[in-house]
Amino acid sequence: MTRWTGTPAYAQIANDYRAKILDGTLPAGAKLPSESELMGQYGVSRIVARQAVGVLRNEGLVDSHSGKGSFVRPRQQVERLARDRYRRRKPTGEFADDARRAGATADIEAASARDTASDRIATRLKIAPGAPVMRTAYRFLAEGRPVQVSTSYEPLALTQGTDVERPEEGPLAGLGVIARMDHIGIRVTEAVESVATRAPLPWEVEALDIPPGVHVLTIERTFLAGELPVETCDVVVPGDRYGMTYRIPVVDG
Amino acid sequence: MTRWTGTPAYAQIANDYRAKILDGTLPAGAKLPSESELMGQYGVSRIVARQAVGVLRNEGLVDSHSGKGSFVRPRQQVERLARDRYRRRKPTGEFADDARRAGATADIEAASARDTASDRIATRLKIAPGAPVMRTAYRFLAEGRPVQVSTSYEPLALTQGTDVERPEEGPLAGLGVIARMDHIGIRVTEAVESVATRAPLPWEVEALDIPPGVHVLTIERTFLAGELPVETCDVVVPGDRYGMTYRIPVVDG
DNA sequence: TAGTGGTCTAGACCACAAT
DNA sequence: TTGTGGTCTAGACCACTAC
Repeated sequence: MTRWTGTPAYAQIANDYRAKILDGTLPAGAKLPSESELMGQYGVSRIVARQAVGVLRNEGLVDSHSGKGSFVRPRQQVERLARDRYRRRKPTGEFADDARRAGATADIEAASARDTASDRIATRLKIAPGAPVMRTAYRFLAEGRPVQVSTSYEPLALTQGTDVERPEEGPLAGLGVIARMDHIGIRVTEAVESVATRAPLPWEVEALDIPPGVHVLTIERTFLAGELPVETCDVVVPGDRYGMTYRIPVVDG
Repeated sequence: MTRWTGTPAYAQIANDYRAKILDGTLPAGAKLPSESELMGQYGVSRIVARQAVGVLRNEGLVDSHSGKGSFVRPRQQVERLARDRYRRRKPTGEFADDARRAGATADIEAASARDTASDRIATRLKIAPGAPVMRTAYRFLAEGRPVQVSTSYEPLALTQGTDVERPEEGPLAGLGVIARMDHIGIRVTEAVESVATRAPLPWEVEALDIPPGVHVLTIERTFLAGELPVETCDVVVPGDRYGMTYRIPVVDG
């Protein structure tokens, strides 16, 4: 191919098709040229053609299917999960609310086990490293598709021996931290959430059915009763499908 | 190499070294085997060895330097930008505060231009598509390194003819939306921020000096005076260096 | 000079999908 | 059967880095 700059051939091909995808010339679902066609059009070897498509796949712009071809991935608009307030009296958890709002069925898998606090969790819960905690792993499904995995940690110093010791069991199963803590006389007053992003781990790719090139949003959430942390949770959602929305007050001073 | 499952060779090599990186066997800065060494150890061709390292590079776990080798990328802990409240009286913008808190010098580049509202911006500002807006492009640098790019939009219906028409000019230059709006009698009461993630665009890679395999966090922020949007802004930060922290109240009912 | 990663060619076999 | 992408081999030249 004609090399009009120092840019590698695969990058130029990727640039060409990225531009076509982003400006709408190639709309969602459109088929990219096959690797053979790219080889002919640009006069490059198959490896270079593949490399070009690979760049776009790694950017999450393209899906490739063996035997069919590569296609522009539909940019499903990200659903923005509103987190402007948590309600004290509410019969269901946040996730079921999100799903219902989107008109979807919701399923939750949960499993609890006693554990000891890692340094990271201990810091977040303001307890001693190694102190006993109840760890609960969740997987959330909407319309049968996995959409969120999370792991929560509660200090057993607070809940041991009560009937909310295990989040997924007992009379308040599935009601959320606020209601469960209320039940044992702890009044949750606020949550702090930290949002970040990274590449998914292999087990997250598996558990969330994440396509190549898609990263995850991670949310570290800690519920507080005044200054006292009562639960902290690591939430992972696919970054191509979900975003988080927050409301921030403007204060005087 | 021995194939004990249907997993491709490059994926198995990537899995091996991903595990070593994540469990600390290969700490930050450690050198991966060279491609030649991987070829020998696993009995594969160079392309397969390269592909394996490429997987890790695309996940942001590894940096490769021509002539030197591939190294475990230091997982610089993400700096969590606190966004629990905006203050009405404050002599500097949020960014300068963030930088000062991190002990870094801060520089801001800004350029304004009149524009018309796209459908997307019009919806966010609750104005008619095509209505006049002031568009301002920002680039923020900490310690001389670019760390944030953003583009803000203000309805000219609010600011035209006032001395805060251009955010980067006039007596209140650099003071932030809240102070500037206050100056023309508009009382900003809250902000709404939506956080999401995606692959960086080529110009963002350039402007933010983003390494391969790193995605960006995008924040759509809209300042409101009651129900009235007075400014909306698209913020882009490198996902390996910054996260966002929010505080959410628990309300009765 | 020797070793590294970056780019590229010219082949090959396979599983899968469409026809 | 044909075409697709997925995987892989065996080479090659280059620019960069360290010695």
